[in-house]
Amino acid sequence: MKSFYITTAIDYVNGSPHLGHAYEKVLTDVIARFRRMMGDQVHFLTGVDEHGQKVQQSAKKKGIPPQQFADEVSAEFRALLPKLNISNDDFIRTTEERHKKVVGQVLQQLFDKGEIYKAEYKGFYSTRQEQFLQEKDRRPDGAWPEIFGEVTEIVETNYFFKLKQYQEWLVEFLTTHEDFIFPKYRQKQVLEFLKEPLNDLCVSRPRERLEWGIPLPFDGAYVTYVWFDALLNYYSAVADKPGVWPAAYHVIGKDILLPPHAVYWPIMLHAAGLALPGGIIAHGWWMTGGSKMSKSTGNALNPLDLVAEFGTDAFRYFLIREMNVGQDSDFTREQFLVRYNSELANNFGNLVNRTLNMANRFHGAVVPAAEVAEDAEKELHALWEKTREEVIPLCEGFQFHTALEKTFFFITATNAYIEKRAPWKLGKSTEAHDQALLRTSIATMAEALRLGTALLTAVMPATVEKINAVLGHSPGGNWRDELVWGAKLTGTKFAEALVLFPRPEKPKATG
RNA sequence: GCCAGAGUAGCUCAGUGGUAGAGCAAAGGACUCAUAAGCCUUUGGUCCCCGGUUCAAUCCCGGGCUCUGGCACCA
Repeated sequence: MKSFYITTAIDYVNGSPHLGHAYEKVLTDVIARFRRMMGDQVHFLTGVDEHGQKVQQSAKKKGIPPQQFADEVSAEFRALLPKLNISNDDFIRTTEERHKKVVGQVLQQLFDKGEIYKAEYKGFYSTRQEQFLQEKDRRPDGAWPEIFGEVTEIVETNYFFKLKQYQEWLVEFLTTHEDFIFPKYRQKQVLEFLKEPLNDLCVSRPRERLEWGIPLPFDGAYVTYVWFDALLNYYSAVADKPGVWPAAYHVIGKDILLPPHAVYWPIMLHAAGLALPGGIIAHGWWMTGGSKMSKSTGNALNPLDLVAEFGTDAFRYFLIREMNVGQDSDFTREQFLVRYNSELANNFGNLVNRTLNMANRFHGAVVPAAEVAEDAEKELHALWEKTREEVIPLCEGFQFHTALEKTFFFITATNAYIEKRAPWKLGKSTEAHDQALLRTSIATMAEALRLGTALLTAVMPATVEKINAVLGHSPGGNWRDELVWGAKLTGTKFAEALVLFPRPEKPKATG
């Protein structure tokens, strides 16, 4: 069985989760569920980043220890997962012993190999903001903005990782691994970036400036800073699990692709003698009215509010259907309602309900066997074969939005098939051929519904489970077998009715 | 400034060197199993602009305009 290890980025616990966090979890979960269905041995990791200056500062502001602050915010992120029906196998916090231990080991190993050295760093430092400033922080006239207060040039001794010497190696690696970064054009962006010389990476902060971090094993006066802490979670979480590393994919937001995931991370792994991941998936952002959704703008659309109002699966469906992985998309309540009403409620939910109803009304709720295959049936069979052959490669290539579109095209065609056969008319006829057609049409619509539903499993797992329950169907362990048009439902007994996606109340005129 | 992506129907987006496509929205129709759902039909487009290559360009090439994103120690 093929091992498939997939991760999300770890979320920084300096703010509450918003739509962007939710999306990344859902996207990764859909990939994880899809790979499980394809038979892979999946290990799915997510977690939180709890160290760093901002956590330390926020904790101080609230007058509580940083660990307590991290505990509180982490709990929020963790609580999000079951609400989104995320099937992660593990959840890592960078303050856990298992993580700190591995970070220490890797740092020590690189230090022993001479990959990390001590040097002086000279720069402009803002005491008020407790940070070094960059040239780009200057105002056009060369002065430092007011918020930095007094700025002085100071010299600080720190530890540096020899990033620069691996630049050529990384270019070579990316050139020979064209599919390392998805979408592809991002890989070009990285290679473009690598045309400029790299600097070595500062990996430490003196303890008097930053207490809240993992101490350097070879110098207790320092803690390691950001990337050697955060990025290594992917490895530290599975370091003691043989056969899991390397990761198949890291799913991240496009904002942390360059340079951390596309430059620091491959070089860190290479220098430490660890295998590189199969790839990096950089997804886009949810926008609202043309601006990025963030803490400040995103509060109007709390993902959990939509989950509470419309259900987890409708929310997951929208995120996956609307977003082309890698690109940005707009999120508005109006768009959500359009997809919810027209696709989930009218097209799909209604098909479930009417199928159950017709089986009940015209055949005692028991699914008959199909008896004839005329053009109407043959066309639907052919469309199914086509749909299945298209959807699987699309999912393998992370084109889930198109996969859902194709799936819904098949569901629409099933609705059209029903109209063509009109069982409610056949039911009034006593002719033998009409009766055979009636039984065939019920069997056909039931089988089509079962198959279309099976294609939605990764995106709407709970809904699929509910539908299978009312169809009296227990899917076998092999998903590919479930996708074969056959007679799996013949003889099963349907439940009476099921309204999956109730239409929302009309908004009140006063708003 | 440099690099990358994008510009196609009212909206969101597919797409191919040879008569422009889907979904939603809009209009009409026949039906009634169903969540006033579904189905059928129709309306709707200088394919950003200007040149070039070609028998033929929305697609290829050049130039321009507009929008978006990236440009390192910031999590």
